[in-house]
Amino acid sequence: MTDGLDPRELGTYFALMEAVGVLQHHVEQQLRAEGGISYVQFQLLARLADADGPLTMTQLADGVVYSRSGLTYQAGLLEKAGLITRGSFAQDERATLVSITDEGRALVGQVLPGHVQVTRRLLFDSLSDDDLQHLGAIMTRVRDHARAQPPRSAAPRKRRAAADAAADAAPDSPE
Amino acid sequence: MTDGLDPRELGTYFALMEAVGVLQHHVEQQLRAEGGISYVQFQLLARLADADGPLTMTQLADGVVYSRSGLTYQAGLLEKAGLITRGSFAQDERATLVSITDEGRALVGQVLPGHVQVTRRLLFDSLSDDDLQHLGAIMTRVRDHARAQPPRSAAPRKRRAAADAAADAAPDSPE
DNA sequence: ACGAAGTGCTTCGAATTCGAAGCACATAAT
DNA sequence: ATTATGTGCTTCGAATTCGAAGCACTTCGT
Repeated sequence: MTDGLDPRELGTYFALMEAVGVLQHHVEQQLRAEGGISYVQFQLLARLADADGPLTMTQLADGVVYSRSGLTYQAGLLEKAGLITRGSFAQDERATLVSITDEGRALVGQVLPGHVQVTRRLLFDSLSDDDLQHLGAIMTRVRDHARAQPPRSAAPRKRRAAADAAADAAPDSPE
Repeated sequence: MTDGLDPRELGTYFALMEAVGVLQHHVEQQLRAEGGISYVQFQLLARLADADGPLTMTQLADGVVYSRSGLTYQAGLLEKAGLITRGSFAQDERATLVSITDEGRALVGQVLPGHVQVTRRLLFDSLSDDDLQHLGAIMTRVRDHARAQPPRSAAPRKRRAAADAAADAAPDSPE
């Protein structure tokens, strides 16, 4: 079953993925309950609040969503909620400049203490000072390395998905 | 802006979340391309392949999806694709026992080498032996601690607070 | 034995995600 | 200048997620 990953690697991998999953889920709950926003929306607002001025859609999306359309969707929601504004960029008419509104800043401020509390309770409370140092160094390295990797398009011969083939063979579709 | 998290904590937190996000995205691409399955589906199949016998839906869901309905949906897809089977459990007629089929095992075997390759390229190649040790220890601790925290959706159903039950008994009570 | 409460799973609707295709503007090549 | 190619964003459809509500069976309390 492990086929190339020794048990230590396998355990580390699964623990990492699941720990982040649980953390994300808890964070999501807190943000929804206290601010009515998702984690993605929080990230976008936080980025804008941290930035010095407006950002383009692409800059804003970077590292938060993995499709452009996803950002368009979220920006639409945030704009409708009055948390951001979208304007054009004189230097490049294609681009859209996104700014955070005072309401947006206020919401971030309202939600942040609870957010910090959750991350503290679920993540930092389990970490010694040394752990924190190490984890920060490791994950920064991993992130930077992973982001530099090619977007994985060199997929070998694309086999037909098993689920699709089976769906054809089984005409008793529920919808 | 940081309001309770020092910059080191903040940087670690963001690096962690984003690194896992990127890793997950790459893994998803590989699994979709080489096996036609999602990461969630792979996790479910891997769990079943690792287990000694069939698992109940709840056991299978644990740590993979955060809602029971999510598992029902995925189990439906996997069953239709012939990768798992669902049967009843004589000891408890409510429960559903899920088993992996030979096809399911074959698919896991087909997909695993590429999966290992991606995790190696994106994660383990950036880690020294010491890093791996540390990361494993840290994330195992964080995961176990986080999983023990209250709001877990795949966990036992939320118990009604005594106050709620009392409100039911006296429906004309003011709020 | 009987009803209340709990547990396991499914159904349903709403929200969110992505990728592909499309549109508008920008830049490069000739 | 004109055309080709590239870039930024949006629209669209399909897939997947969750939570609430519901159904069926089980267990508990009396």
